[in-house]
Amino acid sequence: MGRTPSSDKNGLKKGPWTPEEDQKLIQYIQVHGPGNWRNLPKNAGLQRCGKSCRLRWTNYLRPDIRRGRFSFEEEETIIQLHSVLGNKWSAIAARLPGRTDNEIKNYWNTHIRKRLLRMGIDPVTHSPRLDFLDLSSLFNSTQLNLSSLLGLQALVNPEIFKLANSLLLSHTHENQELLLQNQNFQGPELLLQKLQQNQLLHNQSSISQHNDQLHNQVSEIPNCTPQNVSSSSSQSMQGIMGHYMMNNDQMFQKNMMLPLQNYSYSTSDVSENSIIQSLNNNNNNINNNPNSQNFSFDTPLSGAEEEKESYCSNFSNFMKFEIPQSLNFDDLL
DNA sequence: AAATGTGGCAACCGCCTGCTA
DNA sequence: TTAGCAGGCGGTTGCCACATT
Repeated sequence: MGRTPSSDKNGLKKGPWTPEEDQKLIQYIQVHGPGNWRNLPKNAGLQRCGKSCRLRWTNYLRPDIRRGRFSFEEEETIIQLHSVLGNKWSAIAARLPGRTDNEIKNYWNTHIRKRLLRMGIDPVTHSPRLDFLDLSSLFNSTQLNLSSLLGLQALVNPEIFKLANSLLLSHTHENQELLLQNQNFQGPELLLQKLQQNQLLHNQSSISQHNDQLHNQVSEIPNCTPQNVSSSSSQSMQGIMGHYMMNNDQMFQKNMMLPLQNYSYSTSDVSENSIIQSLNNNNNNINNNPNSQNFSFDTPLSGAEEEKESYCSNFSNFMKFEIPQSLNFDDLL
């Protein structure tokens, strides 16, 4: 592992540590303690810079380091802490006894981050990625006015949402892969409910009128014929883009609905205090809100992949924000 | 069996912060 | 006030091991 052994301009060795070097460092620290890292290599008889010694000790040789796979609880804790702290690996590591910041950082980048991306979650903001929907390509490739489609005006119809969503998602292979991973989602009813709650749904005549307009707009889209646009909820699953429809509803629900209530903060523009307050509130809301169950995933336990199962379960808990008892967020501040 | 691709991770790099004189 | 230094930190690199073609 690591790098080819080499020396810098001062003759100090770089690259992977040998067992002999490790032994020298361990023995020295056992006797003298870490102390001054700059003088340590000379005193310990090592041709290394102090920084290299410190990293080797803190990331690998320290006796209290816990090695091996991350447990589910650790993984869950990392995700939750990262949603609060961001890339503060040392702060996260401080809450995971025996784990180093470097190890957590590596684990995040190689495992968790990729999983979140596959699920359409932005690992930085922990919010669903709108770019995942490839909105820009739709703007460029069609004449649809998405600002009106996506809830910014009164003429909002779930059918239109579905159409837009289907068009958006049908473009990218990545999306198709992701959609296939999530087979257990319900239809657009939740979205419909939310729209109704927000009084975005107006009278049926205006909806019908909008459908007609949309019908004409869709006819201008390559590979999409007007007859593919369904006009009733009962037909929606057999609408445009064939078999993607159901999956797209699932994806849309996940991307657009999940974050809004229970996951609406950003680590970049909100103070940690308010974030933590938000966490606590969200936790309460989930317990009290009868709709909150819609915001967690029913894990499709096919038994195929342990990792997948672990992640789905983890993700479910992640979205529920069940804070482990052992976590005291007051300590984070 | 060989070539190529990918994942995992130890180690390095460079910037930042806090301390001290 | 500021310059120098040590340590801390997050991002990145590069190698090895394993998987795939």
